[in-house]
Amino acid sequence: MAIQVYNTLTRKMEEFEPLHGNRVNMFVCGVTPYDYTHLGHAKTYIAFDTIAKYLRYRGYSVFYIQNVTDVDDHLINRSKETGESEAELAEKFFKLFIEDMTALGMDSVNLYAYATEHVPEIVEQIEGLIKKGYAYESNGSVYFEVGKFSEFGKLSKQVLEKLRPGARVEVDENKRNPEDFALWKAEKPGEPTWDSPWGKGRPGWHIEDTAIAMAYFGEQYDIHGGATELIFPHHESEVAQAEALTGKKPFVKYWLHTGVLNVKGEKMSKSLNNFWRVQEALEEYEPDVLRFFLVNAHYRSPVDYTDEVLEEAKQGYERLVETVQNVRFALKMQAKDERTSEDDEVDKAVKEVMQKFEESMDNDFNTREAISHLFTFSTKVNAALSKGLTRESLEGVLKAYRTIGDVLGLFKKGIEKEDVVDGLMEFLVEMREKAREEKNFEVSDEIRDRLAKIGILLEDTKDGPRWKKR
RNA sequence: GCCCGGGUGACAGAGCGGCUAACGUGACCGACUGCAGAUCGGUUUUUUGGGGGUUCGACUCCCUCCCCGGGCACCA
Repeated sequence: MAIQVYNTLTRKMEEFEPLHGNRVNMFVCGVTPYDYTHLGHAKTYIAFDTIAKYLRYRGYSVFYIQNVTDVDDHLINRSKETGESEAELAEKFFKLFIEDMTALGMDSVNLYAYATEHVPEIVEQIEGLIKKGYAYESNGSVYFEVGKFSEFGKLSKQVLEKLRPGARVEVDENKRNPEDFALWKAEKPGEPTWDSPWGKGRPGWHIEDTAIAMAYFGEQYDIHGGATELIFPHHESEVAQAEALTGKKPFVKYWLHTGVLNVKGEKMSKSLNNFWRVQEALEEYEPDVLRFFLVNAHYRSPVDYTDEVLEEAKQGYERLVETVQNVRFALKMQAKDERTSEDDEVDKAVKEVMQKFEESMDNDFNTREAISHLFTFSTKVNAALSKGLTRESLEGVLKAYRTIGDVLGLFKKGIEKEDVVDGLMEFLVEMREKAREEKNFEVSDEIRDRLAKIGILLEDTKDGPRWKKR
């Protein structure tokens, strides 16, 4: 079965067939690094990180580019506030973005392409658009003439005439029509500029994406991702620019859009000032819990963020991690030599969970459903664990968690080996066991309580005591 | 006003033209335990926003109304 993806361009589920065999060219709208990354950004980037990981798992060779908008109004304004240059600000916040996202397990991007490093490509595209009659120069700026591109609106399903009422289009006497958008903005005092055939200036918002994408992918490519809020005008304008320039359609075969993160029913955003920085979130929750929270919803669904929902994610995720730790513990303490029917059951469950995981992910990357199979699997594993399993079965289970965990970006902590604290803990556990044998529960409980205070949980099981970091 | 989503149990949230409406969280009961924890088994509430239509059969498809969110030239 092939992968099915929901394409915003057609508003339908489609079979995923890349343009060039095994190669998948994927572009996702990156950040404008003028401020801290918040959970809303994370939702989108974690979604596409997971999608890239799954495509690679399925054998595709994915070339994943994220652009970095390191010149724009936000950066210029922020620079005026803080006195730092646009370049300094961009570097600082991009670095923080990478730190935050790395903490959340984003590591699938092949290339971060800076807008300012692609000015020649941008200029070349604009020249091409002027030559073809889709763009015009006016007082040092260049605008795309939307009315010339008859298919404008096909991605967002907008009709140009009906967009005008209520629209807050910037008034600009340099434009021929209010809906025209800037490809090149003429120099303004105090702003960073580059040379161009139209004098000094800087790129408009939409052009960097098409210039960068074409520089690396050619005139058409497979996947363009971003949040739904970007469909109009940003992605619509990209389609117009690219297809007007090359005449090749479609510019992008599959448009994928993530639902936004809401807070109390409203979009998390800087302008509403209801955002939660990734850094702040990381102070309260394990990175894995945050990632679990984000992938435990379908990427297209909007997600409402509340304390309750995050707490629920924490509980649920810990249950899965607990299972992984149960298996590791069993591997250490009580792996059996002889196979029993329990082993057959577990082996079957492993095959089943892998198959169902793929089915769910094939269905438009349905991570939510994939995770539901993981819960069912965990229940089966835990049940079988009490009866004992062979080393082979236990390792098979771990491998399933590792494989699925690698795609979803989870379970890194639960699966990796514990550190040198092991020896020390062994000693403490032994001492406590002695006390328990002597029914000296005062001492045994004190050891456990003190450990609990430093975040180590000690549990007595029928196969002996075990400990874990909270 | 226009375009796009969505309305399902206490909460969160999938799926499917007919099968017990998944999975999770919460609550409760039981097993296990010196206690705790983890785990397992079980219970818990939904005729799927209102109305109409298509169909032998609709939560699922169509129409209409109501409500919520996103976009309408800032934005992940």
